[in-house]
Amino acid sequence: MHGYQLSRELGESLGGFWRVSYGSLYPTLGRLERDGEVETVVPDDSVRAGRRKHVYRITDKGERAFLERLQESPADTSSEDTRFRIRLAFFRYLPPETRIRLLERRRAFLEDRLSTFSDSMRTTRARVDDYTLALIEHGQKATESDIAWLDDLIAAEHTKSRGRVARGGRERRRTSTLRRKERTS
Amino acid sequence: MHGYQLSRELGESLGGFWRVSYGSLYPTLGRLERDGEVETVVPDDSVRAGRRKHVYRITDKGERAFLERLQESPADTSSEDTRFRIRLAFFRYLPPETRIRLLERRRAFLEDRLSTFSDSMRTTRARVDDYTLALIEHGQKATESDIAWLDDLIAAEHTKSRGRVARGGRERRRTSTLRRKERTS
DNA sequence: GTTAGCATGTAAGGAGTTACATGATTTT
DNA sequence: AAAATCATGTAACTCCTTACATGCTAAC
Repeated sequence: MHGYQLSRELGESLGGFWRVSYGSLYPTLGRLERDGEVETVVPDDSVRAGRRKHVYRITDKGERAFLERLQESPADTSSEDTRFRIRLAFFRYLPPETRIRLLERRRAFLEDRLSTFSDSMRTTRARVDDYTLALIEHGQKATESDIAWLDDLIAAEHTKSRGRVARGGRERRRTSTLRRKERTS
Repeated sequence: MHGYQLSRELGESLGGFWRVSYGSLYPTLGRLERDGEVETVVPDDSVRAGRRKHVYRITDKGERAFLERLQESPADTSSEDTRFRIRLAFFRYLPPETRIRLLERRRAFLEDRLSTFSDSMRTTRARVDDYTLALIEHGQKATESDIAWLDDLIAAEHTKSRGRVARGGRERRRTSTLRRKERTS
């Protein structure tokens, strides 16, 4: 695929959640090629003069790097929501166990956010105005809805695995167990 | 207030939605003082040597700039969600008409996002995998919930205004009217 | 008197955007 | 042949974060 095409298809498959800018895309493609993570499929020999489409293909090294990057969890908490969406859009390339691990990591993150809300309500209850209160309450509801959605995804993933594993002994965990409070501090 | 205190209280009143880093806060406070938007209340004459608390107060100029900035709508679409939350946390400083204008602008933005989802579903329906589908569907639901919440806030704002205005003629708009499809392209 | 938390700052640098500039191809 | 759109690239710049460095103040 070439850069322009990549930009459009990426935008589509993320349902408008994210769009890469060309000033970011092309330098990145250049870097990836320098690092041997992508390679040029059709070199410029087809047409000599001027600019031409650069069609890239991912290499084995690039594929390994891609799978690692999909699992990275950077400290940056502010971009976590978008990051998770991007991750999910590429979930089909991950093995089921890894998917479940990432879904549960996300779930723990949201539980943590929930308890942050509770803390806010407890410690600042009186001196918070109506707007901030509405903000926090709606944030709580939205986060709870996100968690319920994640639970669905996790359950679906378990169903798929179970179908494949038939009846392996270590499949005891139920959804209700996941709902427990054991947050990863 | 001084920087450190500002950082803590800001974090609280936003319910953990946003936190300013010191490497961003102190240079900004310095700039604001240079520009005459804040002024030092207690100059360093109370204690001579070393570092001391810098207590700032907002100036009239700063207050005007603040109110303008609260209404700014930059092109940057990715940070809009966080920006709106920050805006809302300071809503009490805005006049009711301005609040309603901002709430409706936000509503139009979310309606636009909704129709982006619909477009995604229509144009890419077949070649989208389960995860992307789940992503888009959940995004739709979450956005609809956000819009319903905004409608509540808008209605509450109208109720407040109505109470103050008593019975001025031009108060015909109902919530159902707001729900119509007329998006600001 | 020393640890923990309060308080302020700066230097380096990452990540990405905007605006600009160029040229190729397709459509009207 | 003009206009639109496809396609690539770069330079400047903005915004922010991390890591570091310093010193004050209260608590144990």
